[in-house]
Amino acid sequence: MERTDDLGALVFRLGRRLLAMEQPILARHDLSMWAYAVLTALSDSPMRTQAALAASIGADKTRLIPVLDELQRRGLIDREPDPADRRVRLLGVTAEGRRVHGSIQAEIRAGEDEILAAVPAEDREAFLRTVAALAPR
Amino acid sequence: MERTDDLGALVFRLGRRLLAMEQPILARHDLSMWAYAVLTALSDSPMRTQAALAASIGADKTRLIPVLDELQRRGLIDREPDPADRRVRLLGVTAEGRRVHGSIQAEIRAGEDEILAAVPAEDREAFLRTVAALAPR
DNA sequence: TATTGTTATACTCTATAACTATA
DNA sequence: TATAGTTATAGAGTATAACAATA
Repeated sequence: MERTDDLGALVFRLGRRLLAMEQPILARHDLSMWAYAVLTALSDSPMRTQAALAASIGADKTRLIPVLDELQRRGLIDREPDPADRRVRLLGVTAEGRRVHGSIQAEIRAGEDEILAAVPAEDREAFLRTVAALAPR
Repeated sequence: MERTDDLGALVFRLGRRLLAMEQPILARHDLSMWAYAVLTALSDSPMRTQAALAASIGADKTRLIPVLDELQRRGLIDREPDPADRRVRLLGVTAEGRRVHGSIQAEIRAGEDEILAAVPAEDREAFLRTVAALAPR
């Protein structure tokens, strides 16, 4: 298949399109993209350190701190010192956090489905399979 | 197909992976990603205004100026006032600019092929077709 | 008065390094 | 002395608004 545009440029533009779709949804729930990423990661499984969480979502540990402060303040995550080693913070999502995450994710999935509706079902399957295979982590 | 990760997150991560692959290539040629994007756009077709160029690559017109200054200084682009309307700058790529762009693009394509080699040929075709269809512009 | 390009400025995002508290 | 987390700071990237030149 002869390619006219670089794959990087295409992926970059698609990423921007998806972000533009997500932005109003996140804004409505008053959450940043990173806050949503944290909720996604912690909904998947709790973590024992902030550094591990940062690594798992590809963020710097220092720029996660205000995000965690805010999520904790709003009661969306649990964050408490490990009694066994009080340097580390045990992290998890609260029931309310899981609820908020679920409702945002449902809206985002609907937006994605709308975008994906433009391509034939077979291509869509192969596309999703391939993106998942090529994306790190 | 049930999706575990959000499509946005997958595309974001793949974009970062592609950028990481491209970065050393661009650095070797001492060009920024935006400079390369400008060369790509102008290689495709010359443009009559900087604003049109900025819009075509999804950049702000003000942040393109230092990029154009540098590309012009290095003789990779032509940039001259239109005699018919001296407010506008006619933009085009020079022979040297086309040569540089071609050699960078070849390296980037090779890197992309290496990444794409991990997926079966049928999926690859559908994937490329779909990314191109979903990416704006 | 409107438009193109430019400059100056401010703002956001991000990373680096220094600091604290625990071990 | 090493590690987890935090704070302070600086740097890059980006956008906003004011400005100059031309129409």
